[in-house]
Parts: sequence; structure tokens; C-alpha cells
Amino acid sequence: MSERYDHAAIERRWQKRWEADGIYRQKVDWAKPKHYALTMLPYPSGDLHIGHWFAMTPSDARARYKRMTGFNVLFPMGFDAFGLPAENAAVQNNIHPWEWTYSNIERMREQLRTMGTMFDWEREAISCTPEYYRWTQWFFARFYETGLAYRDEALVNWSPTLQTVLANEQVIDGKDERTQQPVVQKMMTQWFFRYRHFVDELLDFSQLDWPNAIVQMQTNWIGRSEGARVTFHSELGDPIEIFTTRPDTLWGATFMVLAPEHPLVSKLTAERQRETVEAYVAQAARRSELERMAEDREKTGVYIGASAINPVNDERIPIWVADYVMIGYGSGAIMAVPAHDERDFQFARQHQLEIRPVIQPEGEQFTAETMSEAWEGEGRMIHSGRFDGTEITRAKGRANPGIAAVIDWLQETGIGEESINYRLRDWLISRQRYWGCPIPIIHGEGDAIERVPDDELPVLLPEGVEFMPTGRSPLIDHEPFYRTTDSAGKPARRETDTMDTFLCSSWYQYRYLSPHDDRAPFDPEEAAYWLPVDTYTGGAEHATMHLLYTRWFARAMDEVGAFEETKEIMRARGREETDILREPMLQLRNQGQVLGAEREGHYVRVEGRMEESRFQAHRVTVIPRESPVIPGQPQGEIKRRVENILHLQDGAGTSTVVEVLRDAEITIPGLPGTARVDQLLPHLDVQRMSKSRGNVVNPDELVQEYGADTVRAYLMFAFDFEKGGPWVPEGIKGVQRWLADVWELVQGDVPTGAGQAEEEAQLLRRTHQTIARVSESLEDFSFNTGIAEMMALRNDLQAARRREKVSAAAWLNALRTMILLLAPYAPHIAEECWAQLGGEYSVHQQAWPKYDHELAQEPMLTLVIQGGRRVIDRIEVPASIDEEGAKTLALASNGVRKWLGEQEPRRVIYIAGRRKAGTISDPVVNIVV
RNA sequence: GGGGGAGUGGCGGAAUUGGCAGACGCGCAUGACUUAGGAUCAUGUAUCUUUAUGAUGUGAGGGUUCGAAUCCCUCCUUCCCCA
Repeated sequence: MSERYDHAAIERRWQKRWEADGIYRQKVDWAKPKHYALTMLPYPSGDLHIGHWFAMTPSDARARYKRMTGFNVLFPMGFDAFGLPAENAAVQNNIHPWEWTYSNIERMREQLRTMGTMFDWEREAISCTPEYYRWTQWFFARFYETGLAYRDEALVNWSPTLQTVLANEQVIDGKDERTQQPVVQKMMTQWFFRYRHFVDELLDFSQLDWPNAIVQMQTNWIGRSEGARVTFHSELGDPIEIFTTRPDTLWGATFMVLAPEHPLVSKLTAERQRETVEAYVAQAARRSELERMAEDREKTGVYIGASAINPVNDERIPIWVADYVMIGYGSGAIMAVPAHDERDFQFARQHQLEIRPVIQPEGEQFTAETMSEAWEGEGRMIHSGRFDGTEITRAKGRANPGIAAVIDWLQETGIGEESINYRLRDWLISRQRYWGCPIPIIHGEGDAIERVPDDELPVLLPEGVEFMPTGRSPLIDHEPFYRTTDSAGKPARRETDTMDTFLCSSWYQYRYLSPHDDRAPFDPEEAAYWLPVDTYTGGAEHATMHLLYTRWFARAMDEVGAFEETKEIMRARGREETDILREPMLQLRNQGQVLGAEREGHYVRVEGRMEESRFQAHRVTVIPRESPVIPGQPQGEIKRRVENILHLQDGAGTSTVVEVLRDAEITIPGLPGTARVDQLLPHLDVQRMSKSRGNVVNPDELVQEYGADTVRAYLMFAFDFEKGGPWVPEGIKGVQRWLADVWELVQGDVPTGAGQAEEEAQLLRRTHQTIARVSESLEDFSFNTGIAEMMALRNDLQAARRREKVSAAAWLNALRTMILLLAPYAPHIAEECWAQLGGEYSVHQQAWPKYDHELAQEPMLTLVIQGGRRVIDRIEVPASIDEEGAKTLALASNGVRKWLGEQEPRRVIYIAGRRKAGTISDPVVNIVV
């Protein structure tokens, strides 16, 4: 009866049926425990790549598992659809961003459906639709009302390439994180969110099960440092406030440094120095932040011709301006203590400024002349008046006795005060581009600002806008949008900045709850049941962006009362812990990245002649690597190919640049006739997939060839979920065989003979062991080991059938259990097999098999006998063995007698077997001589 | 420079309150079936040697321990984040 496993037909059939029956509709049901599983929503770039599959299908498998174990699971999907790529694509292809985005969404939806995920499509949310962004604007309005959103002039990151401002998080190494183009600093009036408002709460991760790496990154990103604020004064009396984490070194301050953008620079600069200083400030403005911060760079700066008074000892110290001090960090001014800060030290050496040690480590006598670098370690204070002799440790903040003492004194005397500084700056949300959510603000006469009333939301993004980038928002030039009236009916202009798209994606998990709701951003009835997200999966690259923004957003939502109704319902339903809503996602797991596989380039021999610096080839032949060298005919592996230029490298490492002439004869074994230049394959390193490198794995092709189930299972099997790695195409065969074997087991004959008790118990044992291990691995995101266990069960079932010693009942029981365990991984084939075994539709609505430890337990264990680290014997023993019995057996064993010889054991150590998933580990006896 | 990961066969990877290293799979080898094999089946597959109750072996070196891939120290390589 054996029918071939036709994955295409099976997958199509069941996808249709599931959709028709709505088995993945996800509805509130207070009678059941809930599980909100969320995976990061994609940007509609146009094509689903293998990375999307790697992120989504394991998450889907886990959501399915949770559902089978009795949870009511919410697992939604949507699109993060505003943003620059759409606008850029639109500019390039001369179509509207709507059009580009929507046709991409259409296409990706179709691709997503082929995955066989349990997404509830009726909950789909798309951030660029008015029904969605109306509420993004509504949140902005609430934040504006409560002061969480404000407008301010600030030095911002301006990208000349993108013609827009970027948030700090989007600037990496002084370059835009997406295009890698330089970003410059510019003063502009912009909209901000008070990111720092919840900063201490954001440092608290106690409620969260998040990867340690993300917690570390967010902590560092927020960058809390304890110290003191101290006010110095210029000779004319202008206060210059500084922040320092090392108030204990105040007596060692020998000069001050202002950031080039510091407002006092111009006022304090002496006339004779003005020209120099202004030139320096102008030059600094052209440098990127990264350049300015680099420690190995020469520390430039100029003296402004004025002095300040150090309040702790009334000393006059010179004031400099230097670009290693940032206006955005602290107050933009520092006291420089070259003896105890490395950057100040380098600056002082460079400009022959005084270095005065004020902390002396045990047994050392530092002087300015003997120091070769700053001393940032422990010691005792010197030259510090009343504090001489105070102990300084390496501890930070008040934990350091010297720092604590000085802070207390600063507060007493009023010279300074204790202060905490954060690296984190407020969230700049303005963007001067078209394709984003409009900021619902109207500018009236003068500086009057009013928000658009809620009943006029959404402020629609107008169509028919010229959106070529010009450096200001394209909306300014669109009169019908720009010109409006204020609440008094007077002419006014509309805010033309749009919002950072990270804002749209900061609250999408709430919109999924009721994506078409036109009364509120989300339905509190749904929210009270589903929130917060229980498990969130996505890429770690969002550590300091999306994952921090969304934590801020949840708190801001709570602050403006967005959860009030939700909380009431929660309490009425007995969910008392309503504070949990301030955290959006309780558990986070980051999947790794699937990289392009390494590939050797073609090894070629070229014929032609040397012309200037490159070799012009009229013949290129792909040859085996070991081919002998022919003089005058360069050969080597193609390391790189740009158009018709090949970069060859031979075994000795010699490189040759070859230009392949237009009508050159190109021979590639296996290809008939003359090949094209672009059929010559260059070397590929293991790296991120990208179209330009030609190492992209197309999931559609894989699905067509192997089926979605195989692709899903292979992605889960071949990698550690949290690590990822290079795509190895060959390995998929193992998974393909596995599913074909499962198919064959279900299709094949059912045993007809009578069962043998021990064989049946063995099969039952293996089944229950597999239940335990598969459950554990799904729970722990260890998808690869789960599938390995499933494969092992396949092996056992095949062996059991060959031996023909189990009854039909025992056989079918094992087979059914295996199919239930398979359902989360490979939903289509599992459904088909389940139907063929006569199971009740749908397999995805069945209960997860129940694990019984008694049935899983092996009756016999192997007692492992060690002498030191070496195994000297093994004995089969009953699982019930105790310490006495094990030691006696061990000492009497052949191996031990031989190993001991005439010696007496000094000690005999017994380690009982530990209960693990599905079994008990083997006990161990170690004989010590 | 600082912080955080990672390093295990030819390859992907498994094993963590310290207890038989290499599960599961790919690849490879030998054999079977076959007109054929990039199908299927069986067996084998860490390394070395003097081929067995053998020795060595988890990036290198050291330490703790009856026992270390796992814990500690130093170093190397590599990835990520930050500066």
C-alpha cells in the first residue's frame, strides 16, 4: 500500500484545511492558562530569506508544543512597514512607497503561509496602515500631554546620505548603521521622548528571564555612573559645572577642558586666542564621534586664554577646549586629572601641562617625571588637605571609602553634590522623511504648539507627495498637508517630521490583541488575559534598540494610564500582579544567524598576455587544483570577481589580477561550450548572506524541493538555535530521510504476531524516554537535541519492526506517540500521518503525550567502575541498587581485582545515578588507591 | 582599551549542580541490491600503536579534585557589544 511521500500535495492540502477550519484562531479563554508567544515581526523587504525561517519556525514549534501541553497560545504576525528602505526603493523605481510596501507584504504573506506556522492571520497588524498609526499618534499625544514627549534644540546625528536625523542607537562607529555612511553633528530642533525618565527601572531586570548578554548590553548602554557634580568658576565668576566619578582626585585637577560645543567657550575665550579657538571648534564639528573618542588618536586641543578656580583649593587652572570631551556626556566640561585619568594624562603630556599625583599606591613614589601612564588604581590620598591618608580602593562610587568621604564633604561645604550620571540620552524620534508616522502636532502663531485633538486622528500621510530627499521633510512642500489651521481657526502649519519607526514597533505586541479596534489602541479585555508576552524570540542585534525602546514604551504607556482598564479587568479576574505590565516581554531568547556557507572558488588557468599591470586573458579554463604550472600561464583560485576582473591566488599565495577579454573562451568542466564570465565562481567566506555576495539561500527553492516540513526540521536540527552558523546544504539529507522513514513507518505493515513482553516494555520505555527528552528540549529552545531524540526513536521503531516481537497494539501506541511528538516540528506530515493512523482531527488539537517516569526507567543500569579518571570495569546492575551493594559488587569485579593487585583501596566513592529527563544516569564507583 | 560569548572528529553538533567524551545527523569506507546510482539496505568510522582489560585525546599551559570538555589562573584564536 506504500504511497510515496508527496510533500507538496500534503502541505497544500492541510494548509487549506487548517485555514478553512480556523484551527489557529486564538481567542481569550479564561478557563485555560495563556501563553503569549511572539517572534519579531519582519520588515517587508520583499523576500523572505532563510533567516526569517530560522527565527520563526522554531518559535512556531515551541508555540505549538505549548498549545498541546494545555496552554491557550497567542502567536501573531505582522509587518513593521514604515521606514527608509521603502522610500528609497520608491525613489529608485519611481513608485509610491505604499505600492512597494503593500505588494511586498502580499508576497511575504504568501511565503509565510508556506511555512506552516500557526500564526493567527486575523490578528495581523501592519504599522503603516492608518488603523495602526492612528494609535501610534494617540500614544504620542498622551506622551506630549504628560511631558514624556518634548521639543528641544540639540546636537543631533545628521546623515547627509539619508537626509535625515538618526537616533544615537542608529549610529555605529560614527556611521549610519544601515548604510555605513558617515554621520555629522548638527544643531537642530527636534522631538524627543524622555528616555531617561524610567532609567533606574530599566536597569532592573529582576522580573525578566533574558539572556545575560542582553542584560549586560542594556546595562552598559544606559551607563549609570555614580559620582559628584562640582561647580568650578571662571575668573569672571561664570559657573562651570562638571561631573566626575572620581571626586577623590579633585586636588589633582591641573586644568579644565570644555567640549568644543560648550556654550561658555565663546564667552570665556580671550581675544588673543579667539581665532585659534574658533578654527579648532570648526574643525571639531567636522569629526565624527568615533574619531573623537578613539584613545590612540593624538589628543588635540587649544588653550582658550582663561583660567578657572578649583573650588577645593582655590587654585587657578588653565581652561582648554578639546574634542575628546563630548557635549552630550555629563555637562560637556571636565576637570582634568592627568595623574589619574589616562586620557587626561595623554593630553597633559602632549601639551606640557602639569601632572600632579594625589593618590599614592603602597610602596611607590609617583612624581610627574616618573609616571609613564595614569594611575587609576588603589592607594592613599596625598596633597589633598584634610583627606591626606584616606584610603582609595578600586571600587566605584560610594563603595569606595575615599570617594564617599569626599562626597560627604562636598555636600557639607556646598562645593558640590552627589550625582548620578547616565550615558543614555533622550530618544530622538524626529525624522525628516516621508514614509513614517506623522507627528500629530500643529504649529500656530509664534511658538505656539498644540496637539491634534484625538477625534481628528489619524493625521493621514498624504498621497501625491514629492518625496525625493532634499534635507527637509518632503511634507513641507505639500501645501494641503502643511497648511492648516489651529484650534482657533487661525492659519497654522502642521508638523512635518515623521516618527522614528522604532516607535511603531515598540508597541505592536499590543496592537495584535485587537488590530482593527477603532476605539482604543488595544482591547483591555484581550490585554488583561494575554499580557505580557511570555516568550519573545528575535535577533540579538536589537539589544540596545528595539528591546530597550519597547521596555521604555510599556512603562510610558502605564504612566499615561493606558493600562487602567486592563488592570481593573485583571484584578476582577484574580490577576493581582498588574505591575507586570510595565515589562513587555518576560522571557527572551535570541536566535543566532544563518550565515552564507564557505565555498572554494574555481581554480583556473588563464592564457593571454601581460598588459600594463594586469593580465589580459583570451582563454580561461577551470582546472583541478593540483595541476602543474605552465610558464606564462597564471593559475590560481578565484578569490574575487568584479565584473570581468578576476583576482587569482595560487598555492604559494601569489596574487594575479586578470582581465577576461570580451570574447574570451571560458571552459568550465560539466558545462557545454563557452561559459559566461559570471559563471566563474569566486571564493566565498563564511559571512552574512547578501544579494551582492551571491551567497543567499532561497527558502522558496528549498521548500519546493524538500517541502516545508523538511526545511523547518533541518533548520531546527542543524544549528544551535541561539548560535546559528553557516548554512551547510548537504545536511538536509538526514532530515529528509528521517521524515521519509517516518512516512514509511506509518504506511508500512502493522505487525501481526503476538507481542513479547520484554520487547514491548522496551519499546514503551524508549517512547516515554523520548517524550521526556523532546518536551525538555522544546521547553529549553534546544530544538536540535529534540529532533535527534526523535530520530533515535525512529531507529528503534525500525529495529522493533524488523524483530517482529511487538503486538499491533504496542506498535501503534508507539507510532501514535511519535506522530504527536512530531507535530510541532513538522506539522503537515504529522497531520497526514495522524489521519492515516485513524487519529482524531486535528493532530494539533491533541494533548501532548503524557510522560510516565516509571515506564521510562530502564530496569538495568551500568555500574561504571573507575580507578581515578580511568574506567576499569563495567557491570550490569538492577536500577534499584544501593551504595553498599554497588561497592561490594565493584570490589569483587575482575577489573578491580586486576587493577588493585596486592594493594588495598584507600577510599571507595559511590555516586548514585541522578534522575534526568527520561531516565536515571548510570551510577559510578571510584576506587582510590 | 573595556565588557560578554565561543573554541570538542573531515563537517553540523551532543554531553554542564564535575561522573563512560563524541548522542543524532552529514560525509566517508566496505559490502549487498541494481542495466545504472547523486536511490535503498547492512556494517564500520576520534587519533596512535606493538590490535587490546592498550595509550592518547575537548585551543595551549598550569591548578583544584578520587574524578575536569565542564570549576579556578595565565595565555592564544575568534565572534559580538561598547569606547
